[in-house]
Amino acid sequence: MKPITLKDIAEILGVSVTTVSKALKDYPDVSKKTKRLVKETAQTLNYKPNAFAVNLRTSESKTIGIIIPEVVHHFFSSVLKGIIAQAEKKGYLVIILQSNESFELEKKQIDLLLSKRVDGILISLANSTIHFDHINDIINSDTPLVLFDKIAKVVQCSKVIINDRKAAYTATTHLITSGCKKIAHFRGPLLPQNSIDRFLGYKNALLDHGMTYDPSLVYILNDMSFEEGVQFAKKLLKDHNDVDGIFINTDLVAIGAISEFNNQGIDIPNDISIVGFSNWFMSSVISPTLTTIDQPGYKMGKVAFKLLYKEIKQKKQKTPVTFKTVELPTELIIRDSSKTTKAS
Amino acid sequence: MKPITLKDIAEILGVSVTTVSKALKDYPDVSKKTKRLVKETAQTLNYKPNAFAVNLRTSESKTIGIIIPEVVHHFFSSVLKGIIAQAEKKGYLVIILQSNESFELEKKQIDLLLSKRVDGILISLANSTIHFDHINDIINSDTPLVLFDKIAKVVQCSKVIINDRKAAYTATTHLITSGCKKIAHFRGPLLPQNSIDRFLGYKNALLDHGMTYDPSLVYILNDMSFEEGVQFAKKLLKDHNDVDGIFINTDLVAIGAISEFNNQGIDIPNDISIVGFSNWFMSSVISPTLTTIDQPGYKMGKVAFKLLYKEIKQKKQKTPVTFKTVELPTELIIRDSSKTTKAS
DNA sequence: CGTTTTTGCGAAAACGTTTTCGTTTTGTAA
DNA sequence: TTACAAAACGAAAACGTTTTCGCAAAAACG
Repeated sequence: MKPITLKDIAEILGVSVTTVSKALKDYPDVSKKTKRLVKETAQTLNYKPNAFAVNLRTSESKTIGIIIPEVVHHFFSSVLKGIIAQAEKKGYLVIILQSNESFELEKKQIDLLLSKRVDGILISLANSTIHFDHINDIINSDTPLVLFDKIAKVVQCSKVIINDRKAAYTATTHLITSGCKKIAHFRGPLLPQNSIDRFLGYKNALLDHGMTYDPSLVYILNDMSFEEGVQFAKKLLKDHNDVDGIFINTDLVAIGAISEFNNQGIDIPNDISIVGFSNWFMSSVISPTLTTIDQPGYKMGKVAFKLLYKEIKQKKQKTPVTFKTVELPTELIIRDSSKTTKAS
Repeated sequence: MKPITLKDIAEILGVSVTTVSKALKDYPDVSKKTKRLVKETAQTLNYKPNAFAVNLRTSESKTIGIIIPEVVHHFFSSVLKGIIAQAEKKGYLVIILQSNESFELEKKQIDLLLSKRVDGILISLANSTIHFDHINDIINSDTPLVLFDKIAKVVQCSKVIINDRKAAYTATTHLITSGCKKIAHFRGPLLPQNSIDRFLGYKNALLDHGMTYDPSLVYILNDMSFEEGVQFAKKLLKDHNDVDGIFINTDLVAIGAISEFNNQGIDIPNDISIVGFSNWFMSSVISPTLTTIDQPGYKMGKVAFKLLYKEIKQKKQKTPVTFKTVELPTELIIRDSSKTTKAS
């Protein structure tokens, strides 16, 4: 009942373990006849190399780790899917961990992955991550690392991102050109770069189009939930009931806001236009359907793995590792929550 | 730059590797003084045991594998989250693979996991899985296995499920008691047990309440997508324009149907009541909100891991493994897509 | 002080593979 | 035949840990 080992095959065939190993890996110094013999018996005995031994000997596990803030999340699960798909093609398995947006957990997860000696690590940082010692631990341990989506510019490694500022600029400009005169912004927490960049895109779009930037129209949310969308929609109506457009940091919040506006009998997009961010599937099926920025999660996952794979290979060949930052294009998806043409 | 090993510590302290190893694991035959010394130097040198060597020696990897049909899916990602959370508590890492509902892929994934020698495997079967040789391979390889949600009754292992038949019965009964007279059913493919059980629950509810079961009211879908929801809603209206209730196999399809009914100006729930299945988050935010059956994904993940963990432990202690099937309770969530009281 | 028990430590095997390097065998040419 | 090159194979070390078992020194006992 014990699993077959090289030794078993060797004893059966009356050759050495060395020869069996070499035969299976097509070394040139094994005769065709023995190769055939070895391969045949390996086949019939259903020999599977002991991964533990191979790992130890080659000091690689053909496994990578990924840390994301949240698994139950359309964007992140799409990225995850992209990573898995690409990793599988190259014979890599993927260990998944989630940080729950917690800095402390993120640290622990990284420790875990490093102690498991994964061949590489992919991370989308938690919102609460402001120090990067634990990230640098990865780099110092000589483990290839790629950051995606929520990155830290200051960390020296490959990254794959979207241009949040540009996308937000496009979204806000869309509101402006479709006739909105007073545009609010629901933004994320102060820390992560994404929130900052999206906010800046919003602000620049206003200024570039000769509109005044009014800080009181910018609302800072915390957990970016559906409930917060509802709550801040209410608040906005109380503070500024003449707002006719909102650019919202993420679709989930936008959907909360839409829900509240619907309840209050406010006409979207005629009273208020709304643009979200991310293009969750949900956004295409609510009513009205949500204009948003498509964020290519699946592709981001694929690209992130490709970068990581390149680094893993470079490390193995002891060629110098080159860092690269890939910026993926986003797209404005115009739906029913915003007006398509200039209204007067 | 090489990672610290036991040998390094041993040489520094002038003791043997054996003693170092024992000291770190608190063996009783090491003096308190040496233990302290060893632990201190291990600490300062930031010693991390080489996982590959430990794996080989102990022949366990503290890693489990999970195969689900689809990662970007509210229910499955919830299960995944539950598994990860529970696994982490016990010091296990999780390798994630997805079958894309393909039998062939499922086979390959299992092969992969077995050759990586994971300590246990969790699977929710693909819809297209009808033979179970590959599943039995797992059992024969003596790897603990737990099936969840989409299971095969014929496979001898632990399982965690919901009572699909009962839940469907409850859902359909709700439609009946709220006054629906002609109730259709959008069901899933013929194969998976879930589809069958939900269909049977629907049928039994009808019969038990003195209604006639009309096979032409049962529609068999394939990929259970939003688009199919739209498409079959159209079809239903053509075939039976006097239907006043539908029990739909899954929320996503229900949302597609709702979208189509909304477009056609059909009043939900007054013209047609709809009950879905799964309680995706989305269902609580569309309009009208969807009455559905809550399927406890997160909890299912937790329970599934707990069962697996028990088996892993039993295997290690060479006590006989006991199989168990846990049935998780579901709940009818009444929202706006169905009438709450009997209408006349 | 001699004997037994306890305490502390280490040598060595084992896990299964990969790879280097040396050795044997075969084949070829003189 | 000898000499030499090429082809085929194997011994052994290495990866780093865990654990069994034996042995010495120290402590306890009479």
